Amino acid sequence: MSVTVTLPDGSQRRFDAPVTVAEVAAGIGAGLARAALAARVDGRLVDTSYTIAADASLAIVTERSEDALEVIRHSTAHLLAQAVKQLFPSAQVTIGPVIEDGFYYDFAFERAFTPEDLVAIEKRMEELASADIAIERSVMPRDEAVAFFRGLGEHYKAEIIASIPSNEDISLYRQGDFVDLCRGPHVPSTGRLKAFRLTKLAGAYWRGDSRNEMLQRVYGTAWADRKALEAYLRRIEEAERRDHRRIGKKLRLFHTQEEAPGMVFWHPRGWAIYQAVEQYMRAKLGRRGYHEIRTPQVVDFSLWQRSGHADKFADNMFALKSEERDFAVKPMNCPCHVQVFNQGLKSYRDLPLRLAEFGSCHRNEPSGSLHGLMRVRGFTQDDAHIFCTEAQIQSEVAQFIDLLHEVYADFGFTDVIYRLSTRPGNRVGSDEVWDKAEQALAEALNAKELAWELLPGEGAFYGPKIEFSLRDCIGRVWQCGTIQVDFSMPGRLDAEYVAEDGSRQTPVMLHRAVLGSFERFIGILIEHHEGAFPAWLAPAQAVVMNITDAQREYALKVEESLKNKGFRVISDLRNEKIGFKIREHTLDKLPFLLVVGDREAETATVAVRTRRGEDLGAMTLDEFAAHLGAEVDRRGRFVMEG
RNA sequence: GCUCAUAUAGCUCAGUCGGUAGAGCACUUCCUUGGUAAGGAAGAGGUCACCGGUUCAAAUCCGGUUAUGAGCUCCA
Repeated sequence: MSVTVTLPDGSQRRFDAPVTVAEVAAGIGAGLARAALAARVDGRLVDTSYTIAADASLAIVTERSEDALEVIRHSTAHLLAQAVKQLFPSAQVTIGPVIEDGFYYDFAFERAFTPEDLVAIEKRMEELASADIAIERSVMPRDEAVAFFRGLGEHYKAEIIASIPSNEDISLYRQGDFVDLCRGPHVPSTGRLKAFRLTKLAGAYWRGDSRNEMLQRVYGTAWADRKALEAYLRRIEEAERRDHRRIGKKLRLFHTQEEAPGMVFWHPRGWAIYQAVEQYMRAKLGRRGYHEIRTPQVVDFSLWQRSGHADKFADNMFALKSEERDFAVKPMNCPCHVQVFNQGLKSYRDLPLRLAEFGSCHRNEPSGSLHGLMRVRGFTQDDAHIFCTEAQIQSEVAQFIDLLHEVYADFGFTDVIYRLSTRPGNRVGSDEVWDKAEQALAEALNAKELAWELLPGEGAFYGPKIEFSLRDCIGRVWQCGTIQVDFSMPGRLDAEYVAEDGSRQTPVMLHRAVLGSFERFIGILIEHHEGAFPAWLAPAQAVVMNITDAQREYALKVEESLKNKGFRVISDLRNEKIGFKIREHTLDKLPFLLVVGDREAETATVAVRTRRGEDLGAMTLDEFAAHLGAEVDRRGRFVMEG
């Protein structure tokens, strides 16, 4: 029986009998045979030992292929497992998948691994890689495989295999003394693994369930070559340099302390940024037909019971007892917004009604999940609820997406990721209503010709939602905005309006946020800009520095004059050398440094320097104000004009 | 909440074998009035996170608590 293999360039090769990928590669060239890590046969990723038995398309995977990293990382995970089994024979293997930038492997072991263990494991991995051990695939019936791993004392592995349908064969990979269950494919031998590093240790629950025992997880990264590994390690360092907690401390933006875990103490400079963001959002919302409101922080527990939140989230709410009455600090704004809607009988003419609140919320998040500004217990949402009819959903969603784009672009984010989550198994509302809502969301996205991802079953029990994530300048993705359709809460909390025909109807409620929470969004901004905020957001936009006491009065005049024009300006009149002051304010990342000496005082100018060290020369106050005004542009004018 | 680690001056961090605490920067005072990334001198500053234990003696060893960090779980 002959086999025809079609290569990516369209050329074909005929073989008289079934051939392995490795044999085909060797037939093409010795170099390719050496470089082959794996292959795609008819689109399926396979080992180089795979036998092609029928006509097929073939693409050899080498280090340069897109598929290479997947295979390399997977094989490196196995190398890790082999090293651990050699060093700690009583450790049991479980799973070792590939993740973004690397892999991990979970082991069941009687104690936690230590950093010293990690070093030893990595060293053993290097040795195993240098030994260039062949990696061989074999197949076994499922039940035989279960018995085989039980016999090895690998009970977790046996459990995993036992959950695979019994009629399926199991593929095993052997490298020297180590055998693991695996779908594959793998590199042909351990010598092909040249650039890896173990990165961290952590606990992780067996099967991801917090009721199960905790396993020891070892994380690692692996790349095609040393250069790529080093580039990755530099990227990690870059992210660490941008850490908002570090920068927040260095630039004196905010702090947290033990007495208020997960809550933020905003300092003047951080609060100035916060205010700039809030005032910008306030102006935006005002122009988009929203009405800003403010609702109470502490609300009787019964409201949370009626809204349904108490059932699910009681443990995560801050409860207060006062004069025998039970209250909760509000964990979300929506039930309160319904109370505002419910005051006075509403007409269909009032819809859509858009109620916005920079709503301060408190949730008692699990202690282990707190993280700087990114995950806090006290936070403020740029929240709003749109009360509308079913027919209005699509246009409201479309308008919201426009708003969100404008806002993200103004903050410097142009790469937005869209995800539509649809009905989960457990839900309220008829299928007919869900059909309409999901369709409305999808059509709103399609009308804007946006590429979006569908997450079936990921919607909330009360309605479908779109989630908006943005990508920062080093490629990290942050979920920020959301718009959610809610068929449940308006009815539960007795919201209604009078329709055209005089009947009472329940409105649909859209929950939406652009930034998500101010705290988190500012955390993202800090990391995105590495603390060097654009002028419209910078805590202080310019600093006036005198050279000697002789220009003290003039410097103060400059400060006052620019402040009167609406800019955030400070002055530094300390008895320090100008070089020292420039250094300090440059490190503080102030956008503009204004030096005033005798020359400037005499000519009524300022000498302008940027935080990047550019010398813009002497300018009159009006010239500088125009320059700064251009930097601040319309985004900042929202802030200044309200 | 779970696993592991960490907690020393305002900040960043040293502190060996258990013997009574140190640097740089910042701060205060004085000198210096200097033109684009650190002028000089002196001084002050610590219940070594908190509670308990072991010991003649604890920053150091042990237990607990709290917070923080890395993951896991969760996230209306």
